[in-house]
Amino acid sequence: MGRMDRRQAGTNLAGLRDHNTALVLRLLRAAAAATATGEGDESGDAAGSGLGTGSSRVQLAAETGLTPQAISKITARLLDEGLIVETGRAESTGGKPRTLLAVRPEAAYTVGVELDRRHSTILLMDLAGQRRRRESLMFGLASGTPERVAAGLAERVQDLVRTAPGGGRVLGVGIGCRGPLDYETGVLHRPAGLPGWDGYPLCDVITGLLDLPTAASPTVLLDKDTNTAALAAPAPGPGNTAYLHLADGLGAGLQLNGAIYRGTRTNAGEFGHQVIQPDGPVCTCGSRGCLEALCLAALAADDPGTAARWLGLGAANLVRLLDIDRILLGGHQIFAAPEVYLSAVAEQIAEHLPDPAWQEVRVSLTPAGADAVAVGAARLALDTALDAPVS
Amino acid sequence: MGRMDRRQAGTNLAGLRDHNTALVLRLLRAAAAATATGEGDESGDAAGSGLGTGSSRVQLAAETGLTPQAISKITARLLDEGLIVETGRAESTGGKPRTLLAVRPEAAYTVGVELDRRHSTILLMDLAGQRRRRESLMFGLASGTPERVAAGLAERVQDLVRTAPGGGRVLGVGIGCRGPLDYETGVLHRPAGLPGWDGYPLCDVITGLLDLPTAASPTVLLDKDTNTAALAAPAPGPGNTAYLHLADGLGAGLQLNGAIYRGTRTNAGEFGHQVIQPDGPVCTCGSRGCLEALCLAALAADDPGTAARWLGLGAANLVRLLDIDRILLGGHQIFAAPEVYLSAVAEQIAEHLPDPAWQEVRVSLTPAGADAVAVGAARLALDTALDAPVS
DNA sequence: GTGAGTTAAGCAACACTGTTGGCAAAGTGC
DNA sequence: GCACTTTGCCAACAGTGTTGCTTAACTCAC
Repeated sequence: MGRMDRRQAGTNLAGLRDHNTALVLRLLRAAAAATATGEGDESGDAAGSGLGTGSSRVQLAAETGLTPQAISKITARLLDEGLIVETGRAESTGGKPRTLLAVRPEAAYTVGVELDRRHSTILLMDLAGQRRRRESLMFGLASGTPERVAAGLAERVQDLVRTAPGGGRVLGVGIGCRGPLDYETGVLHRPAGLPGWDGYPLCDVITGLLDLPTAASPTVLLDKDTNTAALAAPAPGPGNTAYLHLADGLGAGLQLNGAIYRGTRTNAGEFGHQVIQPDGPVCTCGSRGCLEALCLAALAADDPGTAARWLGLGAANLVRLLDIDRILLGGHQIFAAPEVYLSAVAEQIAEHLPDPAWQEVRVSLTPAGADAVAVGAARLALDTALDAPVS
Repeated sequence: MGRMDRRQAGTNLAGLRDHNTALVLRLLRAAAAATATGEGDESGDAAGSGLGTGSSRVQLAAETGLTPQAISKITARLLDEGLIVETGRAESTGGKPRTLLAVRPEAAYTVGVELDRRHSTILLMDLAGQRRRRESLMFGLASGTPERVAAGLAERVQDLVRTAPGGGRVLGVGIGCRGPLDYETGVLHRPAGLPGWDGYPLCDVITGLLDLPTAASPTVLLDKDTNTAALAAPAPGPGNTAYLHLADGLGAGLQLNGAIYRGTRTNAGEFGHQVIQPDGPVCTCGSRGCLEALCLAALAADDPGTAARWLGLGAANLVRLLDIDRILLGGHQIFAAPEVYLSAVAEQIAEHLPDPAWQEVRVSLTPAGADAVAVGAARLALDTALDAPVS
């Protein structure tokens, strides 16, 4: 979509081209991600004569609704820029065999960052969406002044970028962090309740500190950790996903109609602060009986079963309100006892929906595991940078 | 946006033109709606020499980002088709005065229907979004077999269309109805728990029964009553709105990022069935302590104050989860004691948000009053029909 | 009054998009 | 070996918004 639907904007020929180009690239990236995770799409029958895997031009034409000739022009541009390559041929279907196209993973990279209190994660992702390198950083939001933390982070990003194989461009950096913060401006408010960060323009600062060899200024994006984590699992088609994160707190990332839903002030997803027992225990936020308070109280009493049931009840409320069809679980409390949470959430949903068979909900752990926030942050940067053309 | 972002579709020149044309028309329609409600936009200084109100070409160019010349071409097409007219001139700003353009209200109409149990409402809306005619129908979902109800409804639509002044085209019909139902296919499931309607393809049937004089087949749309009601109040700019409806039940219509959010199975908005007191009274849905059950119990005990506080608590949960900035209230229980609900909702939100000053939420009654469902249904049809070109 | 300056809107030529029609390449199948 | 199918590109084309220039219409200073 790109600039196509930003506000109420008219479009011209350049926008039209960018839209279609981004669309083709997105399809090829999705295919690469699918084959990497071993899912394999309809073109999986290509394992015959050709060596590579990928999508053919005709297939792209069918998927986009564009004419084969338009696809040829678009892919010719992408081949010229080096973003995609011809990887082989598919088996013939009665005529000339299809030439397979695939993304060239080394053509572009993004960096994903999970910026937590005292411990952060940073990783490099290639154009195909694969992790290339990963590091743990022993500092975070609470390790020093914003200036020092930002400088340290920029340095590590710089170092990581230098290791990128193939000399590909670095398109951007995504940073997942606790809220509240402002996604539009890249300004933090009081992440994790730390007042020292209030108003700190992290994105602008990082952009200024980065000195990348690759021409155009990279996209630096800041988003809530739960939002980036929701992006870590590529959506298998249309639908609506909620990522529920239970760690020191309880939050959610909502992927509605294919896009992260952030609300008016990037503050959507405060799933843990829905009051669910008006006379319940006092929460850190001041209210009584927040879902988060109930879960944490149960965990403090070493009773993950009860915490899981509360989480499940909250999930059921969420499904009824938003008609979600896919729930992902993450956060270290979840990973400590995955089965407990998975079954409790599924049970509660089945119990509270009037027609669970009709309104099916898949519940699973986030496939990205403990790195979900950083992986999703890298993917956010990748998606954002590629919706606009790569110049 | 139109077909621009429908699924993963590529676009061509025709799509580009339609996109921009629809955009211009939308801006002119919004201006008409704003002046009609007495708000008046920036071009309100046009009351001087010229007689009419509207937007100028240069203003449209600025708002769309298109060049003035492109706007001239687009408006020339719209003038040709009769959808817009030149209404006068604005005061000069130092040079040639701007020519004002406005939608021609009689150029097109839609019909909006609220289909309830035993009583329905039907109205005619013009291109400017104004109600032209309104009727109460003394039948509804529970009045007979689906076939008879559909036939009766089609007949009334037909009658109403004949009264449309100016010979404008009828672009479509919108029907607001209780869920569950399927917006995509226009099929009802069990509205208001009536099993006889399960699987009835209301949209297709109405489309077949209608014999409109105006060429192309009209759009017939079916949506949840709470969704159409949420559309009844035109959004004043970007933001996220929740319409809360308290009548025989409690539901919500969510307008997120400018569009109705329906969820995977058109079942989003079951706001009343969030469990908020796990040991509370049994709800009609089978769960205990649903918000709806709590509200209805309070109302049964003739205690609207308590019902309002429950509603407010639910609203606060909603704001925290979705970062809503505008809440509209409607439904006959609300209209019975508006002040009670308005103040209680505002209070509860202020009490449960950590920073109510930063996260401002406007709470008001739906301006469309008791006709909100039908008005929004007509607007849904209008918006849908005009996103695609009017041929 | 009168001429200079400013703003709005249209005409014509233009660059560029995806589309269409035709054709060469590269397979299958009888 | 030949007919057929399918892929993919070249060239011409229709039609979009853009650009450069001209005309219309009004304000303002003198």
